[in-house]
Amino acid sequence: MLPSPETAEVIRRELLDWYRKNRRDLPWRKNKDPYRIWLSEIMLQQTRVDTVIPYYERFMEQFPTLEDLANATDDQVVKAWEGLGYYSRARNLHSAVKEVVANYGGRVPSEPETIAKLKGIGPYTKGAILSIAYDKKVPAVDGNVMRVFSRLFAITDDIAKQSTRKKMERIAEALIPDSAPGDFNQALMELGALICTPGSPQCLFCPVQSVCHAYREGLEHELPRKKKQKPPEPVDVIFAWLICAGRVLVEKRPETGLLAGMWGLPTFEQVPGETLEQTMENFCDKKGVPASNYQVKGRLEHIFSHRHWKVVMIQAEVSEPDFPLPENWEWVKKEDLRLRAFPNVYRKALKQLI
DNA sequence: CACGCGTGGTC
DNA sequence: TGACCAAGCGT
Repeated sequence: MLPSPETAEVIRRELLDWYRKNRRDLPWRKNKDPYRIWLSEIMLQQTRVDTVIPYYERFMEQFPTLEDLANATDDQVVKAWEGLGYYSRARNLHSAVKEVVANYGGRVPSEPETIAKLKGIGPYTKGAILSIAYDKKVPAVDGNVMRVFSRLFAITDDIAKQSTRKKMERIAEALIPDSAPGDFNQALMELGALICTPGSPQCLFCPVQSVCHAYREGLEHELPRKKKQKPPEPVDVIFAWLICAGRVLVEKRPETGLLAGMWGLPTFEQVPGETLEQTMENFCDKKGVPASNYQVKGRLEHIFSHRHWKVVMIQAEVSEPDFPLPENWEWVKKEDLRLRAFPNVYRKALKQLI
């Protein structure tokens, strides 16, 4: 199952040589500051390099050191993450950074067991930080590496499974060289990003083509095997645009679930069998909002990973602005809306409404 | 283990 | 153009 010592040596040599000639010049590769590496790894989770770069630059400018981030407010951190998605990453990172300052003297832990306790650091991120920042021989098996290994060794296991990642980690441990664990882990990922891509792998330019089982068998397009994900479930949703004298009502979403803790417009599902106006009116009644002049202001669709919101935006005028506000609701001046951290679905809505 | 969790790019 | 994807983690 594990590669032979000869194969392992070929992979090490060819991959490191290829990486040193072809590595991209990315902002988080300027030095080995563990904080810089850490931030990049969190931002890069399920997110493309090109998307991350501007966020990374701005974030580092705003919070240049781990201490700066630890001293920031939640609102500042989430605002800096606005539009990047998977917002629990920002909250977990902030919480973990504060813990590093409080409990580890501001030094990012270099022991696997210690760093793994930090929020938002799982098996992959642990290996990435330890190998890249501290040159520890720890596997960093992400989607790239699983794709590369699937093809190199013709592994047909479903890469969505936890057990498959563990198998890959055992292979990685057998391959990582003593001399340059960080470069080797990055070389594997870089190969997956630039050559051993999902759709049309560039096998003719691959530095490890000679030992690739999938290439030899012509299986590179069949691997890796992965279970299909379900399509997002459609949901009819209403955004309430509740206005009064240049101000609008916003709602802080629940701390768990979709867009947890983010600001948004008051949001609720349309009740089947009711008209839009009925559902809107019942919602306002339930919340105690004295609203009138209901009016459909527009529609939009937004697809999350597991939900497909079909949104109708309904405006109503609030006649008595001093009514008791529901929990987690606030009045905001329209020109101040941009100061809040809204996820993209609400930014799309606001663009239409303002 | 299976699922929830965002967004934008790609073909 | 809609499915698939991109440096995963928490529960």
